[in-house]
Amino acid sequence: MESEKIIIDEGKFIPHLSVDCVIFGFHGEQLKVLLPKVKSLDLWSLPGGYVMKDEDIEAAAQRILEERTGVTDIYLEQFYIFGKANRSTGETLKKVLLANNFAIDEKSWVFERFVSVGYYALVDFSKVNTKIGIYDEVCEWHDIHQLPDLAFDHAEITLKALETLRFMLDDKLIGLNLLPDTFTMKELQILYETILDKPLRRDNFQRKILSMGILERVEKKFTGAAHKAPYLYKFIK
Amino acid sequence: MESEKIIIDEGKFIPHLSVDCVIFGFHGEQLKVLLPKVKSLDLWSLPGGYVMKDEDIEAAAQRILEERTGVTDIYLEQFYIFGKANRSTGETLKKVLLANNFAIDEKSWVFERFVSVGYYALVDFSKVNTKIGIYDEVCEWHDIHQLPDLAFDHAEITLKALETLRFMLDDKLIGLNLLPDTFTMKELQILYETILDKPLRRDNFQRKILSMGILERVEKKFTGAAHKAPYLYKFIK
DNA sequence: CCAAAAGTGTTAACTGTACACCCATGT
DNA sequence: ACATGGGTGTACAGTTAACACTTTTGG
Repeated sequence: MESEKIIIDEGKFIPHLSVDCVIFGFHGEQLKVLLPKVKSLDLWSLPGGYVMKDEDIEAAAQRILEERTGVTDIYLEQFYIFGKANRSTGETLKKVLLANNFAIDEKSWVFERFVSVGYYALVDFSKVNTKIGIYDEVCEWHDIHQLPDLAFDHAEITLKALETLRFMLDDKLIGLNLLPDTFTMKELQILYETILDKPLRRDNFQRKILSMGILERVEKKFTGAAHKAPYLYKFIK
Repeated sequence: MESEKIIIDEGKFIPHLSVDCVIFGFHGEQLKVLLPKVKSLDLWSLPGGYVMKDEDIEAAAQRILEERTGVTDIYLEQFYIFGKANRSTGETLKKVLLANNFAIDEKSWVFERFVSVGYYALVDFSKVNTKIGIYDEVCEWHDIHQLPDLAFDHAEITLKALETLRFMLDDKLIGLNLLPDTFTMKELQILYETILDKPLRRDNFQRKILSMGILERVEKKFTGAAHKAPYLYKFIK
C-alpha cells in the first residue's frame, strides 16, 4: 500500500528543541494525565511538539495544549528542561512516521538528539474535549497510578511534573485550576489528598484554605443526601 | 587593521540554544556574581556558551563553568529556561565579533533567536581563578547589589537566579557550597544574612542549623581576638 | 429521632522567637 | 578584672494538629 508520502515542513521550527506537556485533570477522585497513543503502534507518549522559529516557548506550549484539549488560557508552568544527549532516539520516531505514511528524510534533525522543555498543565476535566494529533489513534485520560509504558523518557518527565505539582501546591492554591468554577470543600479536600497521596484532616483543611481568603461562599448545594448541605465555593477574582 | 578573520565552527553546536550561568561567590561579607566584559566594548554579560551536539546540557554548563573558574565539580542547578522569541538580538553579538576580529556569516543561526537554559552555580570564592573567555577583556566578581548594566535579558536572568537561590536556601543547606571546607557559625550566618538580605538571630540560627544534623564540629579557631574561640564546622559526608 | 456529613469552638502539641546567663579568650 | 563574642538554658508567642460539640439534612 504505497501512497503519496506526507512531508512536514521542518524549516518552520527550531531544530533539536521540543516541548512536552504533562496535562493533569481530576475526575472520579483520581488524578489523571492526558496521553495520546500513536496510530498502529502500541506506543503512548506525552503530548508534545516543536517550537516555531519566531514563537515564544510558552506560546508553543499553549498551542500544543489547545490542540489536544480545545481549551484556551490553560494554566501551565514550565518545570524542567530535559537535556541529556541520549534521552531520545530517532528510531522510535521513524516507526511513528512509517506507521502514519509520512516521508522520512534520514538527514533531518528530527531523528537526532532532542532537548525538551517540560510544562505541566492543570485543566478543568469537564471542559476538555480531547482531540487526537496527526500521528495518533486515541488520546485518553490515564490514572496517574496506572500509566501505560511511555516512550522515551516520558515516564521520568511525568514523575518530575508530579513532584513539582506537589511541591507547588501549597504556594498558590494552584489546585483550583483542576476543579470546575464552583466546588465543595470536600471536593477540594479530596483533590488535595489525591495529589499529595495522603489523608488530610477535614476540620483543619477547611480552616487553612478559608484563612487564605481567596474563596467565596456562593450557595448551598443540596445533594439529596441525608446530611447538612455543604456550601459551594468559588475562587475570588 | 584588517587581519585574517577567526571563524567559529557552528556545526559543532545545537543551533538556537545556549546556556547562561549565574556564578555566585561569597567574599568580604558580600554576595558576588562572576561577570566577563567583552573586549573593546563597554558590555557585561553572563558567562555562557553553546551546547555541543552530543553533549548533555548539564555537561555544557559544567564545561562553561570550568572554563571561567578553573574549578571542577561545581555545584549547579538548572533554574529556568528563557524562551521568549524576542529576548535577544543578533546586533549585539555582531558588535562583539567585530570587536574581536571574528568572521561574521550573516546567515548564521548565531544572530537569530536564542533559547537559553539558565543555571546558577555556587562556588568557593577562595578556590576560583577567574579566566577570560575568547571575547573577553576581563572577568570579575561583582557585588550583587552593584551590578553593571547587562546585555540582553541577563539582568532578568540574574534576578531569577537570586530568587531561586533564596527560595532553595533552607531546603538543602546548599549555601555551604559558597564557603570553604571549614567555617565558623558566624561566617555561615553572615552568608545567610547576605543572601536573604535580612538580619538573623545568632542564637536561633545556630540551633536551627545544628538541628539539621549535617554539620560536624572540627576544632576551635583561635582568632587572636579577645573572646571565646568559635568552633570550626565542616559538612558531614 | 437517627445517621451522616458540614461547620466551628476549644485545647494540646509543636515550632519559632526572644531574653538571659555562662563560658572562653586576649588585653 | 574586663570587654567581647560564642554557646546554650529557658520562657513566651504564634502556628498547627487533634478533639469535641453543634448544625443541618433526608429517611
